[in-house]
Amino acid sequence: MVVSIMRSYGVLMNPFDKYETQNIALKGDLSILSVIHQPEEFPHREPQINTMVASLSGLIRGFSANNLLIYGKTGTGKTSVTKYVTGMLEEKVGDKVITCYVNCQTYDSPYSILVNLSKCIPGDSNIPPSGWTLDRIYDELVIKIKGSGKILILILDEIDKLVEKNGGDSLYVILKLMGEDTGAGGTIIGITNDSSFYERLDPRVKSRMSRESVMFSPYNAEELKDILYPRVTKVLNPESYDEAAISLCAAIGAREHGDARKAIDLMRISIEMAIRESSDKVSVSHVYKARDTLEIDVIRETVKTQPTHSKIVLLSVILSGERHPNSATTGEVSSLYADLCRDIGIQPLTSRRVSDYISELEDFGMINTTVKSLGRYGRTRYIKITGRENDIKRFILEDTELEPLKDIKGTRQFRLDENI
DNA sequence: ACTCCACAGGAAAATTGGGGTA
DNA sequence: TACCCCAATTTTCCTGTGGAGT
Repeated sequence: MVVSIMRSYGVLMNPFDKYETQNIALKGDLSILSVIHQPEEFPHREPQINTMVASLSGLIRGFSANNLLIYGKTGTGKTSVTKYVTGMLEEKVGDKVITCYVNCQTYDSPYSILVNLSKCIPGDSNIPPSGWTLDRIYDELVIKIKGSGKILILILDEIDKLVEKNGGDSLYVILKLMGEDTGAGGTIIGITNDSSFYERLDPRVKSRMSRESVMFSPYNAEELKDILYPRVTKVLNPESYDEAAISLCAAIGAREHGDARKAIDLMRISIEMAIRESSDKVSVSHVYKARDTLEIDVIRETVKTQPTHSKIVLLSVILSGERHPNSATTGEVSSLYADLCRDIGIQPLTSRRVSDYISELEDFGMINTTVKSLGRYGRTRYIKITGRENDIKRFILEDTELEPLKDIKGTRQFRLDENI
């Protein structure tokens, strides 16, 4: 790089010059390339938008609309498009419509959803975060909704989480509230990435949830490029990026089940990377580096948000793996976990719970497990960390509660050994 | 063919903790 | 303050199971 500058100017330069001359000039705010950014256009999503608009069109004439189910993998634009469509509807009909967006991963009990719903409706909202009976909140809400005289649209993002949790009871309560028989009325837009969601519903819930659905198919690499280009050109001048970098972001996003979010994040981090390195343009190598940091960020976030016990279980998996590569079993992890808990003076959970934590960690993609039968020696899960164990360990030990464990090694003698 | 290990994982009971009411 | 209600979490109890050893 420096060599090329020397060539072009024909002089030896001050080493600081490169920081002065080569920064990529940002045309626009980099947040255009972030998840928070709500775009005004949705390439390759016209059919979905049209279906949704048609489905909700009754509302502009004052009729109620059917409930709507939206399917699609992460990063296929479900949430953005839904917010866009409801936003447009609000623009059209003014404050006759209230939209309430609830992410069911965060708010997964009927209680918390109802509380959120209540907050969306204008008027006093003095429902405490817990304590009231569901019936009481329910009645209060019905009165509130009726009183407001508005049409309610409830967007339930990751609606499948409601069903997993308690067999659809939460969903039933909400459907009942939004149903016409209470007089409250309203439309529910459910968003899910689980294509079998509808099939798994309880019959009484099924009957209330109409079958009207919109599919968001994964983006392919070409489509992702069409999504990236308008955003990138708002941020960068043409001379500040390699076309190949965009193609690579699109390709990686496409490989990750057509994930636009991933592609966009990747592009943003690549740009940040290039700026930090004071390169003159964003290139493929920045994208590769960005992919790496992105991966680590995801891991850090996942680890950080785990409850303490889950972190200790994860640490036990890593330490077991260090002792016996490829052969950490549930039993081994459990007793190691119990030891670690005692080391730092907290009451260990039962192995049944640890077993559940192991399953949860697998869902998070932190570990892989395979059930194996060893005949006479029982049946157990073999547990393996999916990779980057050193990073994971580091993130686990960032928890101040677990600091006393920072020097622990897999080779340490554990009480487990005494029983063998 | 039968036993029996070391769990998996479902169901139900028990505990915990926020909040209300008398 | 004592006690009740409720939801969420955890424990307890349980049945099921693939295959090495006998």
